[in-house]
Amino acid sequence: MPQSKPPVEASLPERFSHARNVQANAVMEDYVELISDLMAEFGEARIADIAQRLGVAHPTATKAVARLKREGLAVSRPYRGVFLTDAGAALADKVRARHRTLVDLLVAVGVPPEVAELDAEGMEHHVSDTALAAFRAFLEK
Amino acid sequence: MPQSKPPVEASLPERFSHARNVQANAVMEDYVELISDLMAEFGEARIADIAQRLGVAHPTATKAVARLKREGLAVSRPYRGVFLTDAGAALADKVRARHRTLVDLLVAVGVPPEVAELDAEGMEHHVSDTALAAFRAFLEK
DNA sequence: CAATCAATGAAGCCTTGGCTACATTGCCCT
DNA sequence: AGGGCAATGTAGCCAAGGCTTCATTGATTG
Ligand SMILES: [Mn+2]
Ligand SMILES: [Mn+2]
Ligand SMILES: [Mn+2]
Ligand SMILES: [Mn+2]
Repeated sequence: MPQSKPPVEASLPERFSHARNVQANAVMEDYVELISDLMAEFGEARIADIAQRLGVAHPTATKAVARLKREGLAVSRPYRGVFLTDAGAALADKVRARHRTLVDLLVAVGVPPEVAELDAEGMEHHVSDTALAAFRAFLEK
Repeated sequence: MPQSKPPVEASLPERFSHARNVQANAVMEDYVELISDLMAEFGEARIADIAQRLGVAHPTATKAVARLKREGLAVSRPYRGVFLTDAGAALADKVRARHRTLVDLLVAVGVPPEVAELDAEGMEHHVSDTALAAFRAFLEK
């Protein structure tokens, strides 16, 4: 007796809840990528530099770094710079690659580079691995 | 004397701050689109239906609707359904069209339709008018 | 070597958007 | 007409991510 096949597409509530879930990690992703950049440039990431590049006040950066530490993505000691853990560094690499591929795709599809960069900063966090693979395939074509 | 042309691309802090700004409207956009759908289906949008489709508890929907009203996008009276203002309806149309175009683009580029739908729910809010126009041009090609 | 000042930390405020628990209301049905 | 129940409202909690203000620390430099 054939089971009635459940719908492949996610229900509406599931789609919204998925988007909310992804969004909850977006800020952490940007911090991790930025810290990785600063570590590459200066060998460490200072709170002041993080805050400045993100365009937030320094206590905002401090709280975010506290959360990164709590989640095992970064380490730091008082009055010292911030450093990524292996997990943090791995996440940074992933986020950076995804950002670049998305920008490339947007440009390939006709979006002006400056606009692509602007839009990508928000869109990137919602690009799934599946979509990313599709983007790469499209770009190679 | 030639002015040194300021950089066309937004500075990093500006990019992040732009993304935060856009994000602040994302939830409202989804509510407005959903209310528009429910009005088309039932003639009104009930809090219970909004909450169910969004996958949130009903007080969450109530609070969001309060914000929509405060921002002039919706109207409602106690124990009655929610309705969009002209501004709200216009926003809903815009959001719906953008959502569709983005999904179409993702599919056109090789993303499986179910995945496109899932990813688009979060990405859509960051697609600028410029990018949208580029998407449409690409899709017509 | 010490003073100054920039960087960091700490405290506490706000809004948004989640939630649960409980109170109220209105609608349907007997 | 009235009771019961589903829908709505209300209160109050939490975490995240903004902010300002003030305290502390450490590094530069005179
Ligand atoms: Mn980003
Ligand atoms: Mn990025
Ligand atoms: Mn959405
Ligand atoms: Mn949508």
